[in-house]
Amino acid sequence: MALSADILRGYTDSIILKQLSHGDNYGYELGKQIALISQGGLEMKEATLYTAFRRLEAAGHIRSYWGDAQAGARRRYYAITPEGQERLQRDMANWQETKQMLSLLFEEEEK
Amino acid sequence: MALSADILRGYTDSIILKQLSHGDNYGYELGKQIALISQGGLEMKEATLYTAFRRLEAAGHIRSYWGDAQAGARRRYYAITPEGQERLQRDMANWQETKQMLSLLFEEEEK
DNA sequence: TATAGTACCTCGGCTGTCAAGGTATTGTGT
DNA sequence: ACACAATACCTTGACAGCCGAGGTACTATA
Repeated sequence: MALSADILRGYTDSIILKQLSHGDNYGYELGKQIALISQGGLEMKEATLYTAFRRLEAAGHIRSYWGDAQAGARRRYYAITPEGQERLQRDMANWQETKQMLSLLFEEEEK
Repeated sequence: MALSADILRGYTDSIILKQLSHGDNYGYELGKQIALISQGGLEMKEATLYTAFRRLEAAGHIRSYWGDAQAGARRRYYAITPEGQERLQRDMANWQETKQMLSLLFEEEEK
């Protein structure tokens, strides 16, 4: 049913960092990977993705390099930095709290 | 530790609807109630709150009326409408999906 | 030779959050 | 009597993130 990524605003960066923690990747592939893992639930738009890459790189949480493609379109690969790893750890802890808080405020409570 | 409400963007309206589903309430009190229930984790700012009220009322998800206060400052009460109830049901279902999706994308997986 | 796919990117509009400011009333301490 | 905090409402303007729309360039396929 393809949820809007706007609902997850603030976690776009975290999701990217998480995927990069499995290994370097390039934008186009990363987008498809996210759609795949979420079973189509999250389609991160290209504009959103590239905005996030700029943001993350400016913050020093990722770095990028051009792949040496002799065939096919050139690819820019992204890698998570140590700072990015720390950020990811914080984000994951944060998410647990957020989840609990939303449960308190927002889910059905027992009778 | 007071998480930023920006993380929850898109669920502000839902949280308000949920609280109103317990009974009519007015803005100031609702804000304090949310802080209380979330154990201080979510402090919805007044500007955010009132913006949301306008939005929800324009959408027909809540309606408002002035309380007849003979003492104290005047209060504008808000009530959830049938449309708001439906919206709330959808939002809660949506949240379950979102939560699962973020688990897939974002939490630690088994080795 | 045209179309679809890969792969990159930017711009501008839209929406939600919130700091900062405002008004008016009531209760409390000195 | 007077200041101050608390209650209770509200608006404005800046800012940030999402994404539709558009663009470039190359490769594979029908």
